[in-house]
Formats: sequence, structure tokens, C-alpha cells
Amino acid sequence: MTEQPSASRARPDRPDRPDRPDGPGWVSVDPSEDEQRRPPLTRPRIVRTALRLVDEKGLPALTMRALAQQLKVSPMALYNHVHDKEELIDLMIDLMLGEVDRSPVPGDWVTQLRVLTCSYHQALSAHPALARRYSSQVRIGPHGLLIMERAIGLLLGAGLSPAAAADAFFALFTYTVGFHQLGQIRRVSDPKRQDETGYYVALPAEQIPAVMTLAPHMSGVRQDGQFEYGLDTLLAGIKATLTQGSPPRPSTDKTEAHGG
Amino acid sequence: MTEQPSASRARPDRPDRPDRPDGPGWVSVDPSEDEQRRPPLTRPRIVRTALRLVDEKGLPALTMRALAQQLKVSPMALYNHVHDKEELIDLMIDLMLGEVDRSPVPGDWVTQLRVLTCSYHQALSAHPALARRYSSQVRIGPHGLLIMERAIGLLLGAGLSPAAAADAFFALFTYTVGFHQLGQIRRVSDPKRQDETGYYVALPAEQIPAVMTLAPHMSGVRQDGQFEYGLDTLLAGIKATLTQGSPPRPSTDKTEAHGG
DNA sequence: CGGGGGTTATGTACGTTGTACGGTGGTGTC
DNA sequence: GACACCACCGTACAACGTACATAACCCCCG
Repeated sequence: MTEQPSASRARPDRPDRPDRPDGPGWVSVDPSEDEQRRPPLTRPRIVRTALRLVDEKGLPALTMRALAQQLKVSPMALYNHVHDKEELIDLMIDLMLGEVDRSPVPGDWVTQLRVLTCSYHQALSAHPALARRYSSQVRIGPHGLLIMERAIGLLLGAGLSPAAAADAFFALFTYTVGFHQLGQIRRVSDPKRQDETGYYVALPAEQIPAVMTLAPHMSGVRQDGQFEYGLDTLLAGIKATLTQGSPPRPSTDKTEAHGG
Repeated sequence: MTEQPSASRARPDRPDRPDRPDGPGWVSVDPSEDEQRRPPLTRPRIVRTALRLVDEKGLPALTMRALAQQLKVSPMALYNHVHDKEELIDLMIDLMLGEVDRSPVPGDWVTQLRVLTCSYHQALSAHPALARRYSSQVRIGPHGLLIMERAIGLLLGAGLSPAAAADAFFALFTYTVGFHQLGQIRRVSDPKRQDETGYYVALPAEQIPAVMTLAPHMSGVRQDGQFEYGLDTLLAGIKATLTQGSPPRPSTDKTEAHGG
């Protein structure tokens, strides 16, 4: 067993806490062990089962009771391994981020950054329900930190100043995560749909001609390549930062005038 | 009363539904009426009170009971005006988006788009807790649609094809909303903080030198100008699309090779 | 081989949440 | 003056997260 018995009890006093990313504290991506056996309830098994449950039935289906039932265990048994439901979700997110391929690839830093970000994007795409939760109150676990480390390392290696690298990283990160947040946009602009999709009647079509023009191009579901558009735009801008010092700004200066 | 008695009863059968964005169905930004009076429980008053509650106490503080208590009313009284808690939140989001200034400004389309997006950003910044919820399962109400209409109109007016405009709009939208999703990042990489901030011990500092280099520049709280960096980068890229046809891509072609 | 201690699973139970249901009172209309 | 119609209320329920005390388990030491 690679699993040490020193697994934390996760009680409020939290007596001990493992440090290594793939140690018993955090969850390894490798599901080789204890995938089949019933009896040993371990942190990795809980987190993996929870991730599968969310992938299949959606985030609201993740209740401690349902998860316990899936594991053929009492609900309270889970609390010996995770402190909280929130901690469980944090662990699930880190497990998801473990799927990101951080290995170096040939090419310049822009290419490497693009590959890394695309892999990140892929990992989020593989778990859409969880990716949508990966938003408010983000906590960065070890896998997330390692991704961050690699991205920032590439930016610094390219010659960006720490401040510029921070801006650039944050823009990339924001865009990538934000992309998955909005996976479930529901345009209810079509008056015929108002009752069918429920809830909202939006606006009559004649008030939003431009939106209606684009309607066939924004068919709710994301097309492939839509992510890459913004990604490449950002990357190009970041690259330009290296020579020009800051992203180009439009002419006027009253752009962010109103209060805040 | 400017309030028509035809306000929907919001029961499951949903007998009638008003159409106009500032009608009794949706909530006007103007808080002139019924701001002080106790007795008349109206949809606008409910939504405005809820928004204030979330602004002050955070999203988890928004319970139907707490909201009802704030309005000095029985919890169930709310359900005569909103169908659901989810509908309530949708209304709150649309109320927030009503604060976006869509009025035209002088300047070219890039400038106008920048001003619009900044105003959008301001509106979200004014209500951070709600902005964070503005993520999973986005429903676009009338105010959101009008913002969308204006942004897309600017893009189409600039000469972008519908497909390009859709990509560009989506990238801008994604970035802007995503920016506020990540308002609460908690880097717990500092081992000394591990118990204080709770939950996670991340990674020893020597494993993440690049991240540690940027630590002072990413002090958890967002700095002013960080949003504009990515925004200007995206805008510049969109503008470049007009002449070049598509955003520049790095040289290699194995970028999005692995499955999905 | 037998006991003991710590860890792990359990059952019960509580507080909180969203919300369905039926009654009730005040108000506008004929 | 009577009726109908709402908005509002009180009660109630199911589902949730999880605290607490207890019981089963296993490994280690004697």
C-alpha cells in the first residue's frame, strides 16, 4: 500500500496534515488501488467517487448521504476522512487539476504556455459540473499550484517582469476558468421558448437585432475553437507586452472615469 | 401605485408574465417608490432588499427567512412575488446589470466597447458577492440582453462577421465575468498560514519558486488596472482580427492534440 | 494467545434550509 | 352591504450538513 496509516482524522483540531501533493492528504490521480474493494474507506476513494458522482449526476446530486450510499457506508463515516463538504469539493477540484499535463513540450514559451493552458482547459472540460463550481472561493491545492508554477515560470523565463507576469497569468487564468463558468448560458430571447424553458421572458426580438443576428452562431453549446480564439488573442497580447511594455489602449482617457 | 395589480402570482402554473424590462416583472433600477413604506410588499422591493442583504452579509446570508425578516414579513409571503429562490437571484442579477451604463460615448468602436465593458466591470465590482454567483447557470435577463445587444452591435458595426463577432463577444464576456469569479482566491502556499487560514497545506516554497517570486504581486486582493490589462489585450486582438482575419497562433500545430 | 488502545464506522438527533398547503383578513367591485 | 379575490400568515415537511455518543474493528504489545 502506498497509503500511510497516518491519514489525518480531519477533526476540528486537525492534529496532523500531510504535505506532499500525492500523499494521503491529497488525492493521487492514479486510481489503481482500492478501486474495487468495498471495505477500506479512504480519502482517495471518497474523493474519486464524489468526482464520478458529480460528473454523472451533476453537482446538486453530491450530498453527503448520496455519496455515502454510493460507498455503501454511513454518511457520518465520511467525516473521518474529510473535514467538510467544502473540503471535499476542494479535494475534488485538485483531483481534477491533477489531470492537467504539465510536462514540457518543444517550442517557444508561447507555444508551451498555450499547450499548458489547453491541457488545463481539457481537464476542466472533462468535468463540466465541477468546473462550474471552480469559481467562487477558489482554493488552490498542490496540483493547482504546480500548474501555476509552470505557467508563471514560463512567463518569467520569457523575460516578463514579475508584475507583468502576474497580470498576464491572471488574465489567462481568469479567461480559462471563466470560460467554463459560462458553459450553461441560457438565452431565452426567443419569445416562443419563454414558457418551455421556463422562468424568463426576455425581450422582443425587434429590440435586439444584433443579438438575433448572432443567434445561430451562439447556439448555446460551445463550439470547438471558441476557447482558442480568446486564448490566442491573449497570448498574442502578452507576447506584445514584451516589446511594447504594456497592452495597447484605445485613444481616449475617459474610459474608466465613472466612480469606483 | 405605479404597480399594476397584474403582477404575476408566480405559482407553478405561472398564469401571466410581464414582458417589459422595467415593468412589474423585472425590477427597475430606480428605487424611488416604496423604498420607505412597510406595507406594500412588491417584487422590486423584495429584489432590492435581497441585493442589499447579499451585498452586506454575503450570499449565504440570503435565506428566504432572513429576507422575509428584513422585510418584516412572513417567509411564505415572498412566494407570492417570486416563483423560486433561483428566480429571485436571477432578478437580482438583472437588477445589478441594470446599473451598467449603456449610453453611447464618443470615440471609435474599440473605445466604446471598452467603456461598456468597464461599466459592466464596475457593476459587478459593486456587488462582489452576487457577481461571484453570476456564473453557473447564467440566465440572461432583459438588462443583460441589452448590454449584449450593444456590445454585439458595436462589433458588427465595426465590420466583424457574425461568427467573428460571436467569438469576440464571448471572449470579452468570459473574461469579464470570470474576473469576478476569481475574486476570492486563497493562496495557501505559505506554510506558516496553513493552520490559520485553515484547510490546506499546499506545497513547500522551494517547489514553487516562480510562484513565490510573484507572491508580492498577487497579494490576494485585486489591484486596479489588473482587469484593464486583459481587457485591452483582448480588445487589441479583436481589432487585429479585422485586418488579419483571425487571432495569431503560435507556430506548432500539436497544440490541442490530446483528446476531447 | 489474550487484552488494550486508538481508529473507524454507526445511529440518532438537531438545526437550518427551501417550500407546499390551507386558512384568513382586508380590500376593491357590483 | 355582500361577494370574490388576493396578499399574507402559520404550520408543516422533506432534505440537507453535521455534532455527539457509542460500538465495532484492527494492530500491537505483552
